[in-house]
Amino acid sequence: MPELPEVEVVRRGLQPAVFGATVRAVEVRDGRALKRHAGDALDFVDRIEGAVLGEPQRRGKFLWIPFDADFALMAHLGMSGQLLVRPVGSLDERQLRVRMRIERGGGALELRFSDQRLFGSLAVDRLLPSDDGELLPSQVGHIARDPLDPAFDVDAVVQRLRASGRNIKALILDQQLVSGVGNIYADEALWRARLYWGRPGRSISVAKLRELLGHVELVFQDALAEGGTSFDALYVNVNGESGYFSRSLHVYGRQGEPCDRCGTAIVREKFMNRSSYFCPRCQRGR
DNA sequence: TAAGTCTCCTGGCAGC
DNA sequence: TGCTGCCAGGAGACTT
Repeated sequence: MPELPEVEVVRRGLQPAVFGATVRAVEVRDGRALKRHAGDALDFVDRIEGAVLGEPQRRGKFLWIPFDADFALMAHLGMSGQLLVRPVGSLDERQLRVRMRIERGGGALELRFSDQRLFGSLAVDRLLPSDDGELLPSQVGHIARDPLDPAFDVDAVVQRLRASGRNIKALILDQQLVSGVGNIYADEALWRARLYWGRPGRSISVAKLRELLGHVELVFQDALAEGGTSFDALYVNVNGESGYFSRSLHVYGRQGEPCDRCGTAIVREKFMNRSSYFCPRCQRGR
């Protein structure tokens, strides 16, 4: 599932193909892939056709490509969304939702949005200045900076985590506190920090919270180096290739398997209608 | 206001 | 073989 490392892999893959390219034609095959777009499919096509694409940007799991001065093509991959760069005329993906023909320097390519579960979306969104003057799509304005952002303020985030009685996993999944973290990397960072997911934020020391955020950053960097996490065909890079970080996971999806640190069987618990994996010996506090 | 729950959606899979 | 129901989860809406 696309979390920050997977989205960053996609952003880097898009850069050489789309930067400076002109959108010549757009085909919306499924309007449900435009849930975040304020208008209908015709409006989307009207706004994006003829646009000259800028440099792909990212905050957390949101990705956007600015065009003109005030607008951007924004994408959120949800659980199964894929942004693919394909040669013109290549075989369609089974869940192809939107196709854009782009041209640059006399060459043509297709930028495709494919999404099996339709939790992802494309949109044309207006760019607005944030509090610190950065231009962000209007739908990204409330998203916090992520740990790979040079301006990420560890102390400010720790302060907010310490002020809450919510469990620490819910807190680091809250994109308004720290962005980019999803279920997989939350479990992995908590395992590395030896923290049980259910502990209230206010019960954890400042030093431990700083350590946890450090582990979030490290697990992101490690996953990025391996091209992200792919369990199946749900996440691939812009060329349709899988990442390899799933081989390096310590707890996520490993119920019943021995902990890599102490050998105790990994446990799975229900958490907010989803799963939380942890080592009951290394991560105490239930 | 904070915290928890529900909804959207599809394909894979287990159980019958 | 075919049907049913469960599971996965990001983000926003909704409820408590």
